[in-house]
Amino acid sequence: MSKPVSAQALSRMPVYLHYLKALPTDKETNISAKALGLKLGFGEIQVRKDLAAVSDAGKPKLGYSVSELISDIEAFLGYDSVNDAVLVGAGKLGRALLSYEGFKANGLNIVAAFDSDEGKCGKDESGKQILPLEKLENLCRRMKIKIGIITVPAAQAQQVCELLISGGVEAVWNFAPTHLSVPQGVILKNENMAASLAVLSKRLSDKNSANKTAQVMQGKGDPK
Amino acid sequence: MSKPVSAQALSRMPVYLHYLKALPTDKETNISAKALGLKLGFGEIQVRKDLAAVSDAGKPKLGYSVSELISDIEAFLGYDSVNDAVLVGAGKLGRALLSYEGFKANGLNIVAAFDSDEGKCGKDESGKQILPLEKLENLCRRMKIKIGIITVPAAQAQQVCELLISGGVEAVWNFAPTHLSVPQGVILKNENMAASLAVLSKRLSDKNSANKTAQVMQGKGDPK
DNA sequence: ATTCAATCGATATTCTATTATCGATATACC
DNA sequence: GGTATATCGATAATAGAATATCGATTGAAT
Ligand SMILES: NC(=O)c1ccc[n+]([C@@H]2O[C@H](COP(=O)([O-])OP(=O)(O)OC[C@H]3O[C@@H](n4cnc5c(N)ncnc54)[C@H](O)[C@@H]3O)[C@@H](O)[C@H]2O)c1
Ligand SMILES: NC(=O)c1ccc[n+]([C@@H]2O[C@H](COP(=O)([O-])OP(=O)(O)OC[C@H]3O[C@@H](n4cnc5c(N)ncnc54)[C@H](O)[C@@H]3O)[C@@H](O)[C@H]2O)c1
Repeated sequence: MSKPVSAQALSRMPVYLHYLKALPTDKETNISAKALGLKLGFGEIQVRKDLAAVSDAGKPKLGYSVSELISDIEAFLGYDSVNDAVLVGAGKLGRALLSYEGFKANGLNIVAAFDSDEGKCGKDESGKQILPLEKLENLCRRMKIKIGIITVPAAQAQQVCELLISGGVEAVWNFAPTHLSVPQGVILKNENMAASLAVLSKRLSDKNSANKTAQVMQGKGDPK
Repeated sequence: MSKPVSAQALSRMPVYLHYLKALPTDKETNISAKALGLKLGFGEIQVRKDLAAVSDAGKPKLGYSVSELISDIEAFLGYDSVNDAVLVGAGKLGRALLSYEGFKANGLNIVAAFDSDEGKCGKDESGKQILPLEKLENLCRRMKIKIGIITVPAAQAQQVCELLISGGVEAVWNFAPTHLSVPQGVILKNENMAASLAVLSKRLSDKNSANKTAQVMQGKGDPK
């Protein structure tokens, strides 16, 4: 177990995990790579390879034990122990993330939010604290917070990032559409919605312009 | 121009675009691949390759003409003509997206939202309409909407997706943490926050367990 | 006009990820 | 118990992406 895993295989792990956890417990206790791939839109070989890297719950003829697979993936991702995080920027996106229950399933617990606007401070709808920015550094240190989530406007993101790091944060999840520079050793993950949109938009325009020219050349041949 | 572009190069295009557009217009009118890469955290060769695929605004010794580059990237991404979209699920995340001004810069215009909860219908803070679900299909057809954004709970996502498609939508941007199946020809892009989190969380736990063992073996050698 | 330095773009190489092949293994059926 | 079949896991082949190399081009300096 724990062979090298590509970044993309890693990204697929939560997809497997989410699907497996949603499976009815009374039904089959095993599932095959083929069946999983079919449901999730991956090839069966890819599924096998991905799973082989994190688990040995697979048995020939039987497939994988669902429950073993779940705990293996969780252990691999580190979701068995909860990660505490803080969020900075309690605006529209920030508050949506703050109150999102789904992160629990990914081992993430947002303990509090911070905002420079005093008017936004107090309790959130979901019952989480929104605190003034001044308290950030101290709280992070005290609670040994390792993850910071940035949902402030792009212009403020770099300074907020530095503040988090000076509070001891080691990993930053950035939703602002800007490049952040972080010192060596700090992990940075950008959530880049514009990138997704670009892919979507390009594929769409390619498809539509292809239609125009391809009207005639028909018959692309469907898979299988 | 318009040579083959990898999916990942495509994802970087909005990053270049955003940075270039934020550049002060009075300053230098040209920029080199090296300078761009430094600012955005990419290698200079990658920058050159990416840009070569969509533009010929590069001149030896001078670098790229910023303004030409902007319009070339915009044209390539199809951002010169605006894409209309609808959003389904005016919950916390949905409303954050609905009122987000930043999508304009990516050529996306969300014309309206839909929700099955009549209580949520009416005008949004940002002035956009939230309409009952029944009106979706008709409005999409009438306005020839090509893009649908899904921000409903996972359990409802598939049925909403089918509704969008029956309204003529050709591309779906899905924020629900579930796999959607779409007919051939319909474009599907999942915005998978759990995947990002998995990468972040894994890197963090790798780093921390590495620290424990590596206390001694020091000296990784920093880049250059 | 000639040379120099910067920088691009094309091609080649290396690295990474996906997909295919094939032998091994566990169950079910006879 | 022996055989057939589904399915896994390891290894090999292919495809795709990032990076390095190098000649070509441009403007500036002499
Ligand atoms: N809303 C979206 O759907 C969406 C989508 C993609 C990206 N984003 C990005 O996410 C970020 C937040 O977007 P939003 O729509 O929530 O904006 P918003 O204006 O609603 O929220 C920003 C919040 O940050 C706070 N803030 C500003 N400077 C701060 C500082 N220095 N320290 C702490 N808090 C500070 C503001 O008081 C405000 O509450 C932006 O960078 C935006 O580009 C938003
Ligand atoms: N909130 C977040 O930060 C976040 C982060 C990642 C993913 N997501 C995903 O985004 C989706 C929405 O999350 P949310 O926090 O906004 O939830 P939410 O409960 O606030 O909003 C969901 C909305 O969808 C509406 N809805 C339900 N069924 C519908 C249907 N059949 N047709 C139309 N509308 C319907 C509800 O009335 C509600 O307004 C969920 O799938 C969630 O997992 C949310």
